[in-house]
Amino acid sequence: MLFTNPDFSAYMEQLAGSSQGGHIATRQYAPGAMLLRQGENIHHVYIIREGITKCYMREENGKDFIFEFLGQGEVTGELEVIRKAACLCTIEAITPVSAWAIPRDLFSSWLYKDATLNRLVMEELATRLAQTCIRASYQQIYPLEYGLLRFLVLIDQQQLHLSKKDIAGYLAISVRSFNRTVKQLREKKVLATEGLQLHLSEQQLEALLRRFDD
Amino acid sequence: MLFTNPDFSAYMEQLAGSSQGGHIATRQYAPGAMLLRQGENIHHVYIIREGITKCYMREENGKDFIFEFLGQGEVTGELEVIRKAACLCTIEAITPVSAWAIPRDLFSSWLYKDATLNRLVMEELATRLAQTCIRASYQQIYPLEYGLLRFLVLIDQQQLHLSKKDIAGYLAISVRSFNRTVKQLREKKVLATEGLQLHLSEQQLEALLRRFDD
DNA sequence: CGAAACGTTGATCGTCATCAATGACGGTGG
DNA sequence: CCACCGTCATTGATGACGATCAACGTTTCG
Repeated sequence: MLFTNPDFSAYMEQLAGSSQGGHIATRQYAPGAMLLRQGENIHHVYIIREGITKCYMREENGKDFIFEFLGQGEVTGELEVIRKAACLCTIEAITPVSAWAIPRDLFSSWLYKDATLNRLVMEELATRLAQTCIRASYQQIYPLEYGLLRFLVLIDQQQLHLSKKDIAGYLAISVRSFNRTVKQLREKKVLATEGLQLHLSEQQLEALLRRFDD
Repeated sequence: MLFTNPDFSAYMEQLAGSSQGGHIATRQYAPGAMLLRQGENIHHVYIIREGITKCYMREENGKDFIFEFLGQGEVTGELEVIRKAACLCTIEAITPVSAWAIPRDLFSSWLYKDATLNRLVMEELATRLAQTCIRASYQQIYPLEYGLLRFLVLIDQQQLHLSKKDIAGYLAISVRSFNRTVKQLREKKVLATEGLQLHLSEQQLEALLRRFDD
């Protein structure tokens, strides 16, 4: 979902103000602008300073699958540097974004020299891998309605505003299908008739989710 | 799919023979035995020396989802040490397995002191994250038949023998559904009438996969 | 004792019904 | 023009039930 990493963010503030700061640029992106493009080689690693991006992969049939939304303190491009590979997904701003940019080779050398950076990246990778596994599992195993519900809970908690297109992309469905499923949830009185607010208490929600377990 | 990591394996051989070797035990597991159990706390990090394990998560409804098969040189339990969290998935031997065991705290301290180990783990996490993303995407977006085909190609290439139950678990379906889909592929002359061998040339296969792109 | 007969078990598949999810087309309303 | 939704048809995927068959061990009878 929306990942953030305050520790990483704080460390970058510190780095940018240090003697190394000269190597770190700050760049601005308008919504829709891309920080990285799937399949291309990267030149910089970016750490989000402000704003939200989406991280998605486009399949050969043109359908997009959004892995996560990245907010403050999230790093991107690190996978590619570590693996010395082309860009896995596209990173696109969905709000105005400002990001620190570290040249590829510099990041690569810091990564194994700067103990703090090393640990931050290691923990970040571990967290993402765990989250990705958890989601891949339940999205495979439970029906769409279940996945949508869980997602709406998160949106609610984080007070996040996302376009329908992006929500649909996260669930790997079309906007049409998304609308349909929302309507079904409204008919079941799970969602408010307007907007995407949940209409349930904590317990009701848990009971509802558990009902998918047969 | 079946991951292996020869570099990690080689490094473990070396470590086990060094002055640190005393801390590293070797354990044996029969097929069906578990190295780690989902939800439990871990006490050791394991590196597979020989044999194959499956790494899977069980959802509340009792269905299993297999993430990957781990072979020689693959590490497990590292995520939990890095994140200081309970076990994400169960790791179960599917052939006789022998594994190096490193006590949790020891691994934890080596991880940020031993540069080689650090790099091996970092690269391993990066690779797994990338692979997991790639798979999550296409398994979400394409129909079952597509996923099965891609999986059979890999089995073929790696000369791997897996039980039907495990193949089904990887695809997140029941054995019944697996059998059904196999039958459909046989009727389309894509698979041999016996076994799971592909019956196509490289080009035919590519053409077939591309046909899913509309 | 040994061979035929029997019963149990698990794997597979035909069939049917059902649910989940999508695609297409057209209408409505801002 | 675009976002949204009603409707209908269709595809994708599953679950339930029952028949079949092979494997295996045990019993029974000559």
